[in-house]
Amino acid sequence: MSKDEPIFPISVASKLLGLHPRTLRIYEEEGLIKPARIGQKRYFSHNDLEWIKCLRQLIHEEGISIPGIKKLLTLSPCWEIKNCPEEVRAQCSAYQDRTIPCWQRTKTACARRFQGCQTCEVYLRDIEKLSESAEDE
DNA sequence: ATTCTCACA
DNA sequence: TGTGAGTA
Repeated sequence: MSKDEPIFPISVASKLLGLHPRTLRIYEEEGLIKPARIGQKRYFSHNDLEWIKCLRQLIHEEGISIPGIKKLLTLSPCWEIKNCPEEVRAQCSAYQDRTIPCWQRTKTACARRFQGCQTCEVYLRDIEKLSESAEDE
């Protein structure tokens, strides 16, 4: 039972997260999440849920806007956040093609960003960089 | 029974 | 964000 297996339909995912299904769809539209698609239906993996929890924390407790989060993630690519060694970066499609932010990818090594919420700490740390160097949007 | 998209209170 | 309409 891999943490990446898309097994939760939007109904149970939204219930587990205490969010309106609409909210999840909006997050997807914004490109913050990439639930698997089987036909037209969305399926969320355990990792998706963890990542969404991170988003909720950023949005509510930290008051970061959706655009702000997108900017944050664009400014802090996952290989930097995770301090990926060169060997890993070399085979990471997101690193090879920097034009597409890694958070818009799922089928790469970057997907590991979704594993566990320790990443939240890193993002929270990056928020400080954001506030001092960038201006809001 | 469920989910999807779209439009709007 | 939440709801309802009309589908598939």
